Amino acid sequence: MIIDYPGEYFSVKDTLECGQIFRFSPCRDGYTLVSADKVCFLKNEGDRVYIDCDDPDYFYAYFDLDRDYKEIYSEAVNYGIPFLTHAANKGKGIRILNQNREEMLFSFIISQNNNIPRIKKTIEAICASIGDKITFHGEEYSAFPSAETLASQSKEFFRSLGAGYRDEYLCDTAKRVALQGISHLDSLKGEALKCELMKYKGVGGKVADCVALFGFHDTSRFPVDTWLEKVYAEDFCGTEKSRKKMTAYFENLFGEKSGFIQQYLFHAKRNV
DNA sequence: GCCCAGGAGTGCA
DNA sequence: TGCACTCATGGG
Repeated sequence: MIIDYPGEYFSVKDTLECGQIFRFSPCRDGYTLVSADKVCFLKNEGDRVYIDCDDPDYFYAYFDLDRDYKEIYSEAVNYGIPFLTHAANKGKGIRILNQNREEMLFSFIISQNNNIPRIKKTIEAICASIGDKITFHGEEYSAFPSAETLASQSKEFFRSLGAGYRDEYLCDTAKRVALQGISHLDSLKGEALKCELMKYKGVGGKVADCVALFGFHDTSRFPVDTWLEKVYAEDFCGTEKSRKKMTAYFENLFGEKSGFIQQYLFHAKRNV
């Protein structure tokens, strides 16, 4: 099944390479992508996007195809902030993905004080090692492991695959999720959701914001990492020093559009 | 060899 | 509350 969608506000490359997803790789003239236990191939061609998959309903929601991103782009530009306007123009094809919640939780625990190539490598190694095998168009892929499967691994297992000192965070969180699930978070939003997420070991403010934004689609979150610290100081003339206060500043400024605008800014700053 | 990366936990004032 | 320190590791 192929989803055919307008490409003006959907850049496959920018959407995948802006740090919200780690399980994708270039393939022919596009990318293959794995989310939880599902695979798709997608590409821009002309002014269209084509998504080839076995579960179109899942990926329709996953790529947020019901949302009007032209409106988000326009609102970003209307702030009249020079760097934001520049960033929105560069990244107007970025979409916020609706990703699997558990996968986001474990992935962003690995992301702390780490770089994207190594995050991808570690996650891929874990999936290849203990994820269920899935087949798509004759090729084999590995699903993201269940919390139960993750919980049955030792600290040494995660460390040997490159997780470093985050090994115990993964073990601890996996055991909790395997025991309790995360459905008790489904109805939460905003500060309440963030607060609950921060109860997992290895999840601080920034990781909680990423999980809330990319896993729960809570677009009122504005994750501040090292790149957004630079944006804050260099492009918004900010004077606060703590990430907590920077986050509060941005979320107060951008409200429910925080998550989208954060991705524009992250993408622009990271690509010099 | 040094600095950095989608930071967080801990201890101490 | 607010610092300083520490954590593992590959890339540039």
